[in-house]
Amino acid sequence: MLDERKAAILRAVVEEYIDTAQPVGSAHVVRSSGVQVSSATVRNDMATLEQEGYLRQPHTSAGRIPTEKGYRFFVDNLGEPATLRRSDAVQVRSFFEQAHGELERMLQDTSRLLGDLTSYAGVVVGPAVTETTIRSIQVVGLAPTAALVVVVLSNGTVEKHHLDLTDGGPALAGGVGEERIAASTARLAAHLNGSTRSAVAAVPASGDAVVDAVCELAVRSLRADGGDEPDQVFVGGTSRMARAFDALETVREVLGILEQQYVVVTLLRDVLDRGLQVAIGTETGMENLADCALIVSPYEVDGETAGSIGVLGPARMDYPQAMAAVAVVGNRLSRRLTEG
Amino acid sequence: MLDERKAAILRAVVEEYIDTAQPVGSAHVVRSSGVQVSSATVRNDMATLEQEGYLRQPHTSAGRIPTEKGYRFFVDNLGEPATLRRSDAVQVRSFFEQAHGELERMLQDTSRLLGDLTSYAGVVVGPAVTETTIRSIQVVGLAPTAALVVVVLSNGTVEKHHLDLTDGGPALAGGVGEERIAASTARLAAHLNGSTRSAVAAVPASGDAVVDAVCELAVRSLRADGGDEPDQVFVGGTSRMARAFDALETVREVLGILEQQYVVVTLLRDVLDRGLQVAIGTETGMENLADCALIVSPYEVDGETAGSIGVLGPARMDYPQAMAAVAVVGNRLSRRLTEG
DNA sequence: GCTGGCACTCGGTAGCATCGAGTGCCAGAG
DNA sequence: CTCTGGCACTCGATGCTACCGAGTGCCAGC
Repeated sequence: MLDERKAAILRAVVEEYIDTAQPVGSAHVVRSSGVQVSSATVRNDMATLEQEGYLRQPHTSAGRIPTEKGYRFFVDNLGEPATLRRSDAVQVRSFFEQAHGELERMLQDTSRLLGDLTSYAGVVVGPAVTETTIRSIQVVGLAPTAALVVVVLSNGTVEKHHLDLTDGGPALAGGVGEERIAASTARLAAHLNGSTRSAVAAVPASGDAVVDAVCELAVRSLRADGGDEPDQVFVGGTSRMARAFDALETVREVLGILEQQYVVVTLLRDVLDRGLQVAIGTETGMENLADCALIVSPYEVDGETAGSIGVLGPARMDYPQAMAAVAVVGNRLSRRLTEG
Repeated sequence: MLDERKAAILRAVVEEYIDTAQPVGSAHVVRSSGVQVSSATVRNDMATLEQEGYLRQPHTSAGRIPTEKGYRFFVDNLGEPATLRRSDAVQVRSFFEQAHGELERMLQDTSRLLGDLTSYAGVVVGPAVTETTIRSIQVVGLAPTAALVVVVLSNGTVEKHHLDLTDGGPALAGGVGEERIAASTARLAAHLNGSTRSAVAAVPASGDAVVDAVCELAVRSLRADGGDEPDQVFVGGTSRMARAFDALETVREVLGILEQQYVVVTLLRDVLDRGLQVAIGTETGMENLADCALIVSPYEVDGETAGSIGVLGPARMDYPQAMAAVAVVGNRLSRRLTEG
């Protein structure tokens, strides 16, 4: 463990480096940390901190920069939990008061909100589809040989699947009339309402071959399209994120990662699974994110964990600020989604 | 108009500059253009081309770079229409054969496809909502005081709107039962099916105060949320785009623009309205895109223009290649959406 | 254990010479 | 009139040197 002065020095280095992106020298620390010792003493302590892995020197005779371990210590022990700037708090509140429309759009906007608040990239992973239950299911005829299955899930999402009735075998060769569609809807609703989305059971035979064939198609489409459908990912604020890095190559890599929805979902899930709220550098588990840090938080609907939000920025990010933003937005989002 | 040799020289400069991003000198032109004259002659012609505004010199004693006018001439008169590389054609075909699932996901994937094909940013603007007609409308009860209106539109989109039944005045104070929901659905369907999305008329009174109140709420939500809802925008391939620029600042600006859905919609629409297929630099109408070029194409559903796709890249983009990609994807997408 | 002092390091900047890709122009040939 | 070879000139890029200064490590003394 670090003694008090070393901790104060480490904090000063981290805070100043976050602010300026320049290596921090002992004189700066003396000026900004409040410790009442000479720069020589600070130098000695900084050498120790370097040996112990909290700091490093880009080159001999330059100032010090925090290492991953240094940031970690800062986050765990030194960062005083910040509250949002007043103006940001207002922005968050009014955002969730005005939020309306479809879930997807709201989540997309939330990712942008996170980006705005933090100046990094905001990420929102949509409610996991596997845990939800079916609240309503309906078949809508579009044409004699085409229909749509519309499923309303307990998390408020609406899924739709196109059915090509010509795939339904001989029973459907002649097209399907209104009343058979209605009968199929009733049958599907009776058997599937309330069951979980991931475990859609087959609907038993009814005696009407046409209805059975439609139900069969519907169930099949739900299974094929739904079970393994990746969770939706929304990313906002990439241009602000680009402002936080000064190497074009890094920006490219981060953009590349944010484009791969599956990777993003896995990334957030992994970090949360390891019980982390903040993942710094290699803690993210991704090589390309060595210079980055990720702040994550789950959000809830009706008291159950539904999805996650996060912020991806440079390792030298303003942790207290960003953590506050993620926490507040997560809470507000949970509340908003729960009350409907 | 340019004589033949000057045109050949201009083409050589444009092609080489697109390839190398380096100013092109007269010697290079002689080597690559096929014109059988000395470099001195080429120099004279290049000086003329510069006076006429097709080329410019970054500094005295450097090679020449195409101007906006130069690119424009190249696109209009010199670029031989390319066909897709064989492997790309295969990729497009198999993409549209495998495309499935919801419209939104497909459009998102299409934007990514465009990005992959061209190495620039792919943009897809969803089918305009105002022109579509309502194919089916349904009210789904979620709770005694909450319901969902689900609307299926002729373009295959599904809209959903939350209704807070406590907003419905005294008639709904006691909650709404199953059968009243069903009656509302029937009433809405009878009056609204077939009408255009943008012109949703009020449903006349039925005598049942509860049903009328629900219908009223539903109609109101359709009007409020739908009429001015901006078209959806999908962007893919931003990381590849970042690779095409070498100035971090440019990347940031382009990212910033691509994040603003409304701006992107307007941008594509404006360019198409001016009858352009390619907008270079200031032709885009946006200052920040001075170093960029945009290729656009509308796509159709059932023979009617439904939305647009495009590619945004550097002004020194591979026009023939990118134009071919946009054209092919536009056609395929139209076909795919039309056949359903 | 802390401090002032001091020698040392090394990245960054400025100045300067050099190189070379490229230009403009001109006089002469076709 | 057009093209060409030749030539002087420009100017960014590259490399070298010198120097500055922020910063370090270490040591002797309080």
